[in-house]
Amino acid sequence: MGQIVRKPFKTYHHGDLRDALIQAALQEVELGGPEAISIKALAKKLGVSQPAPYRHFADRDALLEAVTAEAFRQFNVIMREAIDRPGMQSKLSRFAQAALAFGLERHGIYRLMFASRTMACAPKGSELHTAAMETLALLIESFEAPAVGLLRERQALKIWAGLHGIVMLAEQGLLTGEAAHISREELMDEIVEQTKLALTIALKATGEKA
Amino acid sequence: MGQIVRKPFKTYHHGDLRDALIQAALQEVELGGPEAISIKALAKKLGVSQPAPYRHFADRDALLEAVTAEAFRQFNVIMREAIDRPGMQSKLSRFAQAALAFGLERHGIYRLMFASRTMACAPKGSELHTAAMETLALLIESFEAPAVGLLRERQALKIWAGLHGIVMLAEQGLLTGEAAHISREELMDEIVEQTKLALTIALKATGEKA
DNA sequence: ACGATAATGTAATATACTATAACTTGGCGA
DNA sequence: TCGCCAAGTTATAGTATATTACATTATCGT
Repeated sequence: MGQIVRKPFKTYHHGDLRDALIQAALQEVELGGPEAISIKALAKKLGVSQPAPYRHFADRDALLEAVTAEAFRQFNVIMREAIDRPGMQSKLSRFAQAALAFGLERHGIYRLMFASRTMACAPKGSELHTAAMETLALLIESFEAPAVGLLRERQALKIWAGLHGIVMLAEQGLLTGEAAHISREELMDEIVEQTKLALTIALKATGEKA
Repeated sequence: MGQIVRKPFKTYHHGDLRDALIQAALQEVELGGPEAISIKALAKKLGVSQPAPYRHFADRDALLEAVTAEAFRQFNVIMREAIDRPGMQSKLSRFAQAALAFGLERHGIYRLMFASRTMACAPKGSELHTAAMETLALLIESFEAPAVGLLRERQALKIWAGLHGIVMLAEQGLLTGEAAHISREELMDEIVEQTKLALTIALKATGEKA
């Protein structure tokens, strides 16, 4: 792979160890999930001493937080492409399917983003929390419905929740059994459709009142 | 607390170290999540030497698996009570609300059950996987609708997915922002209701065909 | 009762990871 | 060019997992 970005002549300073650590960590997470990240192993992989990473991150958790933020940024780029790409289906459906695919294919990273302690600890204004809220904003944007604010947002959360549930349950083998025949993509689409319907009904209800 | 169950006179053998480990581990998980489990710390807490637990569990993962299975059994008992308890709402709604409450209040244990690597590694016939499938069976049972097999199961999965998503997103602070006003319980109920509706519609469609 | 044996504990130790402390290197500005 | 400072280094402490070899108790057949 030669992922190690160092000058051919061994220099004392790495050059951009901070970013190299994040990229290498992302690779590890992709394979083994959040718990696969080891400062020691990363240092070795990048050809620096074990304590070197501590120049850039206070501790393992700080590294994880930075890695998670980077993962969210990459995820957001992919979702943005899915929304903007022209296609038969609705933006919302494209968003949902793209996110589902990401969650299943790159599940190690997905778990870091949505099922690790890291996010739960991220304070509200942090780089990480901001990146995550940006994802939600994209989802809401993909809702091509009258902008009724809170009502639309509520539906978006339902879809996000369902999406997350499918990814996690699928990966845990809990979508098997007698339900094995049901494809995850179909299930996701059903959730999207039924939520759209719920929005329509809710809009009609408020419309009648007005 | 005196959780340590040992005879007053120090005996060489603990008595039931295996079960004591599981119970003590559950306590730890409740507070700090799956990563809080430490073989060494548990051994110390129970007054045995560090290697003693290895007589009962091959490694840390094996302990985690046993703890998770026990957690599922406890969870299933609670869900069973929720279903059987008489009440105004439907069985399905009671199930959903009880599960939501469990996920939010005892989130450490919930994460062990639904957001850790442990479940993903559990083979299909294992004690753990079986206990988890039992939960799904309870959910499906709580669906008081014509037993149309796969169709009903499909709706159950949607609800489970939504439930899981709400719990995780809430705990990660991703249900905040402008959506902060939306209560998690309301959101859960909306998912239950819209899914019931989806089932009704699907049943009508197949009915018309027949 | 009793002695073999399995079950279950202990002590000692190897290995791996996190993290800190004290020192070294090399680029850059005054 | 000289000294400062960011970013490395080596050395080391502390903690956790896990294995090995040994010790103790419980159990069960005779």
